[in-house]
Amino acid sequence: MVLPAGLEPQQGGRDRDRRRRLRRAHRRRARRPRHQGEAALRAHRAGRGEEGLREGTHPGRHHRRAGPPRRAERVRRAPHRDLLRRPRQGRRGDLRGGARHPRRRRLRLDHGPQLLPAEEARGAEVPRHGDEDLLRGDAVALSLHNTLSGRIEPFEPLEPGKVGVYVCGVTVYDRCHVGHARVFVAFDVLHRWLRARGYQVTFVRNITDVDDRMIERARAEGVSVAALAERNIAEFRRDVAALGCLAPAREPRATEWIEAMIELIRRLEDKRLAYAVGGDVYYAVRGFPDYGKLSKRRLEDMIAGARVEVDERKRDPMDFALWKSVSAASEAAGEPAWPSPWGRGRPGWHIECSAMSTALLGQPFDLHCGGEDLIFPHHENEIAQSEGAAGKPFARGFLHNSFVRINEEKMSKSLGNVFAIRDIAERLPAEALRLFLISTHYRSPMDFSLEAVAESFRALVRLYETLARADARGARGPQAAPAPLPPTPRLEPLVAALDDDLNTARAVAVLFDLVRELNRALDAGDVAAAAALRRDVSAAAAVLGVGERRSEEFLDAERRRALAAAGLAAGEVARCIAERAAARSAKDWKRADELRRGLAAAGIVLEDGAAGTTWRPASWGAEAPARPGPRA
RNA sequence: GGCGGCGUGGCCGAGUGGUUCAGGCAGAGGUCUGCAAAACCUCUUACUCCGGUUCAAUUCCGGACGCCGCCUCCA
Repeated sequence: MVLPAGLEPQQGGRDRDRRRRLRRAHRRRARRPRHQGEAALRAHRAGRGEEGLREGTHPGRHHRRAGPPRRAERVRRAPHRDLLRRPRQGRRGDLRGGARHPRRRRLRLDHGPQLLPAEEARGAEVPRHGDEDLLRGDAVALSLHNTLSGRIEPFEPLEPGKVGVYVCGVTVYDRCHVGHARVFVAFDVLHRWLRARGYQVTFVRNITDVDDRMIERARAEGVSVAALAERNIAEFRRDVAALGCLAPAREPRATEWIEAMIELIRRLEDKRLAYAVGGDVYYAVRGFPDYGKLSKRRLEDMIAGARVEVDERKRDPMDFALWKSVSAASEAAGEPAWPSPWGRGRPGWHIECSAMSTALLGQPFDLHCGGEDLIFPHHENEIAQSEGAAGKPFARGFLHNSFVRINEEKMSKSLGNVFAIRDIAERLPAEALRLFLISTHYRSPMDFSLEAVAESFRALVRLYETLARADARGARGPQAAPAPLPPTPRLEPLVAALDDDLNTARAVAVLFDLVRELNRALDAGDVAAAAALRRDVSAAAAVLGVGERRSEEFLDAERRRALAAAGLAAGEVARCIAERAAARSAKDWKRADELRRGLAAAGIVLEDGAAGTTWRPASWGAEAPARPGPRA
């Protein structure tokens, strides 16, 4: 990375040296006797009266005391936290290193062949995030982890200022569960961030409305495949909307693109990459030398360890179906079928995404996204199909999110440990689920529990209460995030976090840093500062897709939920508050406290503010809702 | 067997070759308040283990142990 002259992070040379010397001195004093023998260690502990300390504790712990000043002392010396601090990672030179975590594995930006960040390469036509001051010294552009390379790479769209994104959506044979929610939310953050970054985004998320499972389920329920699809699509739409996901530009359904799929299969036949056996058509993986490049497997390894049933009619065990024949009898029994050059049948699963993504976004397009279980075989096969047919790359980058687990086990329908989004949303706002999902990086596995979502809910309440406070003081800000995001120094850490492979966990931390800052300004009565902070909080929250509802509306809804749970009417609470107000003005504290205690017993907490008394549920979401239990 | 990932404080979860510091939740003390609540301030200093590299390792390298995912429909 090349920095404009004069923009290198400045460090006073002499100052730095002094600090280094001090640090070394601290370090020496705090030196841990790492290689001391057991006897020496015991003697050391005995000398400090620490003989009875925990077994198996690393000796180093006990020597920390001699180390750098404890936090209390340090803070006294430097009481002001610096919100504008530049994340360490963004500093020049610090991009090196860190290969232990794959998330940190990145292209070295600070030397070697010059890799211009995409925006710099594009020049000024694309809105920058801010002036030189805002982003100086940082990795200027968005970087994303690409499964193809296995690395974090600077993102550069094929066409300046425009991005095409395709997300493998859902098969609508059942309601969506929390695992699906993670996909929706993870790539909705991508969608929002690309927009905030000033890109014109074409976001496509498909719906698979025909496949084996749908046929099975429809038969089991005694409904048509189409009816099953309609019902679950409606549910799906409710769920994604509740999760605060932006609407995609296109939402293609497999059944509406059969022609394109047939056309693609014909082209594969022409290239001898597909062969028909009876009414079925298979893809010949041996004909595609790059097969395995995404999942990084060799054909030989796969076959050696394969648990696949060998179909006699396949030329190679790894060949997969492009088109499946449907018999007249099955069709009569309700199995969907379309005419094709190979007879009546339906498309295989992988072909639909190849056909729809390239039809809507072109080939190649920018980003292809989905859950990590789609790496193989789904996305591998899509590559084989699209690249085999067109002889050019399929997609530039592949993004995959990690799983949601329950008790450290994958949440999946085959394991029967699935929580439907709707089950959660009936007990807590779906927005709390969203905050929960983005509080972990999208490529780390996360453990799901209702308690954890309830915890996120309390954090969400903190956000909304702060916004409500600000609004009440006339520091109201815009609800939606403007795109591109305005250049505000305070948002710089947020930009850095999201630019770093969508590090939402860090971004959430920045959001709550700002929340605290805003509360501080409100406490101090600094309306001007509060108004500015309110805007930043809104912008940060909106980029993450939380805090976008009107704060009072959100809090009212939760109050109503609490009242319903307690079996109280709003009028009763209001009457109590009025009676207590009278008692208070008469300085009848005994009566006032009595009334407060009465409401507290019902789970209602009163808050006496400057503008009168308000109430809130005693513990926003503190009681974890009853477990809905795994769905069968 | 092949490929990939993970192990951080009471819990969740970022991050890092030395620096003042993630953040949330929970708990404790304080400020404020008639009493509270909320908010703010402070505290509860952690990186699985064993080696190596280094002046310095939770961070880099090697190994061990434990856990998870994909290779079969799966987000």
